[in-house]
Amino acid sequence: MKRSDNKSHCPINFSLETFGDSWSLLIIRDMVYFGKKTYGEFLESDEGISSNILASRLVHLEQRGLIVKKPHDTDKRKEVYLLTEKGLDLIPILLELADWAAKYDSETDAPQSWIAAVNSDRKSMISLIRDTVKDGGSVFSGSNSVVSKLTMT
Amino acid sequence: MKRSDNKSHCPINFSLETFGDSWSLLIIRDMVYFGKKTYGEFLESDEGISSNILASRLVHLEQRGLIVKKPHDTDKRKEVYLLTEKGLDLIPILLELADWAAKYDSETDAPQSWIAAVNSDRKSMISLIRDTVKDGGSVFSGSNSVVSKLTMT
DNA sequence: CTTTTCACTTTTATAATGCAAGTGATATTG
DNA sequence: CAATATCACTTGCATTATAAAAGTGAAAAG
Repeated sequence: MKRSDNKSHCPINFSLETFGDSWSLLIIRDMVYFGKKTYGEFLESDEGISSNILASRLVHLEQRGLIVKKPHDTDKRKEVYLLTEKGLDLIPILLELADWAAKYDSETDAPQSWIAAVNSDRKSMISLIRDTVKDGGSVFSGSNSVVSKLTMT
Repeated sequence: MKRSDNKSHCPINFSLETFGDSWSLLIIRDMVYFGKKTYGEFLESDEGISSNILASRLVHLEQRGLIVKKPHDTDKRKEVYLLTEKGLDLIPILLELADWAAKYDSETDAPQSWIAAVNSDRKSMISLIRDTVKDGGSVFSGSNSVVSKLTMT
């Protein structure tokens, strides 16, 4: 991954160059859906990202302004990664990707009730997710999750 | 790119494995936005895809059922690639990617009037694009384009 | 004080990509 | 109708990215 490819200013290409590699969106997914915030948490994902790749992607996402890195409040070994406004604006893209996959992957992990909830009131769902994530929560994990607010599984 | 990774059945991951590599979505973009249909047309894109990579991506997209390959009506050297229903269902994703990039790339090629049109009436715009592409047209190119239907530049 | 945990880095093997140059079939041109 | 150009690929090779494993230094835990 080169730092400044800039093959074109086509908006699709711009998005792909910014966060469209195999791993970047999975990191964003972990933040939005599962509330992950630290290097160690990202490493544990089912897809099995290597530590060197994870490190390079976090640098890349930070350079592009999608995430910010902050020292952990109490544990000085840890770093906390958080989404910026620019990163939070990827939520609609994640929802579309999930919607498409839920439709075409017969073995999808996506809960149908969740997909239905998003499709029934997309705009307000986006802002609910946004606010929740901004507040340190996530879609599925933790006490402060979107699904717990909606009382669904 | 391995044929069957299947690292997980997370819907985001499924989408990324199906069409989320650097080039696949650019091919789909060329079909939806510019009405490209042949190998030679895909090769001409600004981003400069290599011929071997293009060939492998077309095979991949066809195997996953996003596109179909047909012999050209009159020229027997040519093959025509068309989007399936499954491929057409990527249109909402393209729109979101473009919307995000239009917001954050100061030098974007995306016409603001187009972005505004999509955002003002998303649902009907999606079906208009869908119908147009199904009919052999595209968003920007050709006489049968979405923008000519909307009479905007 | 010793051992873990944490966020990375380094090393090395393997796989993907990019580039240039084919190839065989069909179409076009003189 | 023979020569040339076009088309959709394929092949070979150099370069780059990725994956896996082990290592590093600082801070926390026991």
